[in-house]
Amino acid sequence: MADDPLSLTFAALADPTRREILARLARGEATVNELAEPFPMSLQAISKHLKVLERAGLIVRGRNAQWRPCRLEPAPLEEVDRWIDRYRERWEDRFARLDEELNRIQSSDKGEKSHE
Amino acid sequence: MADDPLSLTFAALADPTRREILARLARGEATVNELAEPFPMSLQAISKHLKVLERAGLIVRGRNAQWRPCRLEPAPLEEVDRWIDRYRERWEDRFARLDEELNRIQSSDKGEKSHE
DNA sequence: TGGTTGATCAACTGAAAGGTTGAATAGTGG
DNA sequence: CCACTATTCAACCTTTCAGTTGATCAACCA
Repeated sequence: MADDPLSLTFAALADPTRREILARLARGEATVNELAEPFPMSLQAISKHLKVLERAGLIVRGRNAQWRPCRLEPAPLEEVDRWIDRYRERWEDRFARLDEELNRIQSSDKGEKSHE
Repeated sequence: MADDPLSLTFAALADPTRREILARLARGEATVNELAEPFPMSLQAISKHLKVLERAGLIVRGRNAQWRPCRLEPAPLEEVDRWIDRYRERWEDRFARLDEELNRIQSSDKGEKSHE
């Protein structure tokens, strides 16, 4: 897997368990045990998931006695948002374009193949 | 890898080659050969990348003679945008807090080192 | 001190990703 | 029909992922 920030972030988000962990952390800090509790897998597996999230910068981990509380770090999500921004007009325009296309097909005689 | 739509989309986006392909397609339809041209890898590898993008619903492929033109399909990106939306206030809050902090530092003017 | 709790490290496994090369398919045009 | 072009399929390889179990580390408490 590529190790540029955006790739790390997308890869980290490509797992439902990790997204659930983030959703949990959106409601506040939590320890590894607390995060692991809802999942039918070992603590070590969750620990690995947290490592992936940490490498992507999506969480930061503190140290409070023997607990390692996790906190959500939204900065990489902002990067994703910025990346996706260039495509936003595509879906916002989609209805407009569809209308346009429809009009063109209707007004011209035949449905020729579109060439840009 | 999980096969729910969001996981498929994030996984597809977690590769720079595939993101470049999407960027290319944002400028208009293209054939496999055209898409493969900038990359230092085989046509077959690109074909596999396209299959991943197609499975995620990020592209659709037509059939024009022996060419299979690819077109960008922004719908899954909109889903990502909606998913990320619940976290948007987190980073917007962060800037607000940062501003607040900055104001406090400026107004108090003690020359203390900032502690977060 | 020793025992318990919280979390990570290490080694292993099976499955999937991402690339390769070579063969096959499908459509075009002479 | 034949040759050529565009693309995919198939088999293989290497690396990474996501999980396991067992051992280890670190901090608290009795």
